[in-house]
Amino acid sequence: MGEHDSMVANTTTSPSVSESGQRRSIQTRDRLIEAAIEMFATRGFKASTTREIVRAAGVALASVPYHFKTKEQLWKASVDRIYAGFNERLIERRRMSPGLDPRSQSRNQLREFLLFTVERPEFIRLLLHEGTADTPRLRWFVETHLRPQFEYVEAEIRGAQQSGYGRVGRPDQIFFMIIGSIGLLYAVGPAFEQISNRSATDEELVASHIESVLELFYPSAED
Amino acid sequence: MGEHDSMVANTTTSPSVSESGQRRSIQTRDRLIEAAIEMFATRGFKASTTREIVRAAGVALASVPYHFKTKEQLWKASVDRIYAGFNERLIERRRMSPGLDPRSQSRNQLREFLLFTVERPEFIRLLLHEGTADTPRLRWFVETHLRPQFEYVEAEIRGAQQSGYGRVGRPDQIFFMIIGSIGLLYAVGPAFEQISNRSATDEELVASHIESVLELFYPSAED
DNA sequence: GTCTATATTATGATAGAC
DNA sequence: GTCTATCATAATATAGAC
Repeated sequence: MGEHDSMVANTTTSPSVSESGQRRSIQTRDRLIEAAIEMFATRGFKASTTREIVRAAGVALASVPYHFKTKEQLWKASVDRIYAGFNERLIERRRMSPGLDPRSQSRNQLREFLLFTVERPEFIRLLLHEGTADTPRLRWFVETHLRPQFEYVEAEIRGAQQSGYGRVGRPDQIFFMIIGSIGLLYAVGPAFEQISNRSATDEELVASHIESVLELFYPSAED
Repeated sequence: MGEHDSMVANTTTSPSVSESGQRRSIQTRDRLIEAAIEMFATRGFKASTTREIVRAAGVALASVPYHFKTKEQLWKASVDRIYAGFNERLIERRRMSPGLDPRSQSRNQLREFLLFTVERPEFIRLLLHEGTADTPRLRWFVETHLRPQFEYVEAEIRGAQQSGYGRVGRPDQIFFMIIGSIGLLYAVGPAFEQISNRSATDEELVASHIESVLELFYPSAED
């Protein structure tokens, strides 16, 4: 994880800190991360201001440098948080249906990815805002989160292709095609909603989207 | 078009302006727009600074408020410029092959959209950066450019569905799925390149991407 | 039409009281 | 650990010379 974790470890081992003080500290940290995710995802790193983040979190301005040292470390903690949530979700999903055949597993994971994106569009938005320029932040993002995710999906894609039920094509391209065809709609949800005059998270629409996506990437199958 | 055009009309009719002065003025405006497209597309509106734009354009800071009144008007002019280029390209393409059957037309347009995005990823990037929040800028973007584009594509999708060669599903969802599966890869090109270790504009990769996309949206056909 | 210089506002990070 | 107050810098937009 990020460099900020060392600070927390430090605080926890400090003998002068009371139990309730610890809880308050963790709560402040938590609120900052949640507010930061929302802000960074909707506006991008530079356009987000620490002032607005602390206002949304209900804490003081100086709590950002205290808990995270810099705005950039807060951003990293935010990305870590979102990806942790997604990975937990995937693991949980796999645990719930252990004996499933690979094809149904793959379909389930696509569905889970879509549903997670509906709940937390920030997941994709963070990538969109950072991915347009080759910055140190993007390099960290890719090496820490996107590449591991890709390597996992790549194995699935190759397996599906070898078994004959997956789309042909380069795994790296398919990876981005999947993210794009699933995630863009929710990432630019405000644009979609203005076009379609309906909420992007409308259950009926989401169900229809799942159907389309599965038909696209795992065609000719009865669900 | 934007409000800025009235200023140009004003300048052009002014009798005190010399021919070469006019040319210089247009050139300054042009350079500003081109530099602005690049900057706004890679960083988003707020994170882009007029200082960096004028530096890239090689003109003075005050030429922005002079030619466009505000940074926001410069942004609108930039979006107008990109979409004008894309629409010209589509019209040109259609003119080059007038007697084609609807299915081949649709395939050609998908291909053209992809190729334009390869050349000008700013096209998609501008949408990504603006689409994550419901702002006055997004409303202008959707009503001025995205909705007309959608209505055109929607008609194509419905036609294809009725003729039996198009994917089933809601046109609004398919619209965003097409943009996502084609455009994301190039919009976040720096991320793709770090993952795949190859240039996103590599001809072989682009050809492979076109094949995958056509197979995805107009399946089971020999090109 | 274009430039330099500047007014005004905002930002990230820090200092120091409690 | 958290707060208020502040520093130093950078931003957009304007003024006025040429």
